[in-house]
Amino acid sequence: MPYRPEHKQQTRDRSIECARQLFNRRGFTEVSIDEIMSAAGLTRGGFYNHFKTKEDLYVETLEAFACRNPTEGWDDVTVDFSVRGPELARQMVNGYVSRQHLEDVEGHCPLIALPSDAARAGSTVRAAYQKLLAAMAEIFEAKARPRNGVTARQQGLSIASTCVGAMVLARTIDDSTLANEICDAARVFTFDITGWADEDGNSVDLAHYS
Amino acid sequence: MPYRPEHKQQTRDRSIECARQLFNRRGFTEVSIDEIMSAAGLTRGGFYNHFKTKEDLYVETLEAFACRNPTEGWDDVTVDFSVRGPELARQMVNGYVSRQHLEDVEGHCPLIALPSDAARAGSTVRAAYQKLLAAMAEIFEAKARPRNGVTARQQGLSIASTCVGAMVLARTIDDSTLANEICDAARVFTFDITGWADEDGNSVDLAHYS
DNA sequence: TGTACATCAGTGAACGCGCGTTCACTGATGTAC
DNA sequence: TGTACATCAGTGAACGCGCGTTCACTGATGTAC
Repeated sequence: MPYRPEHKQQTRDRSIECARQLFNRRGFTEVSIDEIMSAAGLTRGGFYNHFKTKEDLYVETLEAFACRNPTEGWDDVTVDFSVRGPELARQMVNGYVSRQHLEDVEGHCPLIALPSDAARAGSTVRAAYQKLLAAMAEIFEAKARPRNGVTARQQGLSIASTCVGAMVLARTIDDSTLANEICDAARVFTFDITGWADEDGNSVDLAHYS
Repeated sequence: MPYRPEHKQQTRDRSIECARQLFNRRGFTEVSIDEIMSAAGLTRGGFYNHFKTKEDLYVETLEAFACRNPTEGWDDVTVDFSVRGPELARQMVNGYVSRQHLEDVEGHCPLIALPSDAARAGSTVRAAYQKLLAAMAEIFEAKARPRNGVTARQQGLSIASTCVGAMVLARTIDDSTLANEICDAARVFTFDITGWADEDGNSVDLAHYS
């Protein structure tokens, strides 16, 4: 048994992480296997020791992301899953629709990083994408209160749509003033509807995001 | 002067329309110039009589779309721009976040069809993308009433985010039940907040979308 | 009305290039003795 | 402890392919006479 068993796993994990960052920045088709393996400190040929195809690697990057703390790296505030009440959902929105997340292109959530690529990829990719969305919507749903016939689930799904939509739009346009305005609007809008910001007696502190 | 002056223009318009549909369905990189020209009834070589590069053609498809009736083809209801009050905005949401729009992949609004491609394209593409978003948000803004410190503009931008986000998510996942649930939720959610559905005495008629 | 002609939209072979994938190999490693 | 060896992660040349783009050409068209 040459090499430690964990050696191959480490190489594999490193390739996945490099691929995720490169895909996020430049898109699935535009990044070559050469570039991914170089970034991981290897050469082209080794790729097929670890992955069946390029698309297989893409699925791995989605699944690797889904296993991380959902707001890790996007905000100074670390999401504390032990918090009860709407605080978790509030932190999620603040972290997700934040300037830090917007600027951290390599760290973007896959829901906003590659929606076109995912939509046209195979069913494995789309299944991983759906899993991630479901996890996000459930966090919101759990903290939403039904109102005027709009169920908690409908609110959870809609808030996920608002967050994803705001980030997709903000990342695409050049005008950073408008991009920030979109993010700010989405947070204020969401917090006003849900009342999440008021729960601890504070309103949304926009100073953090200006 | 061989050929009528409008002859070249017609060929050009036909190429743009074919390209738009193909890009929507399969993405910018994945569609070849060969395919576009074949779809338009021409051959490869003629492309450069009309467009400077492939990306130049993509800009044209965005601009061509922006000139159309924004909900044409997405709903049985044609948007009537002479309507006053929130009816225009309500029709926009109903048309945009509808099953017809979701299923009409080739007719998808570019904001949801190619967000990843647009984000990584040149500044001309992104400018056309922003123009389209601004037009959409302004329709919503004009019909929104400020509430609890959330300005009409913030509501306009957020509702655009919700509509775009819901469609981006719905089109990507395989599970059509969940996709429809996302669309339904986004409409109910938006109408509840804005009161647009109640303005004429009717609540949202979900029967049309089930 | 009929014909010769100039124009230029459209053709299709060819080019260069980079990609995903394959494969015979190399050499660093942990193990057996 | 030291050495020979089997393993397999990693190498890099090579392959086939399809793409965007170029270019010398062709032939359908409207016009001039």
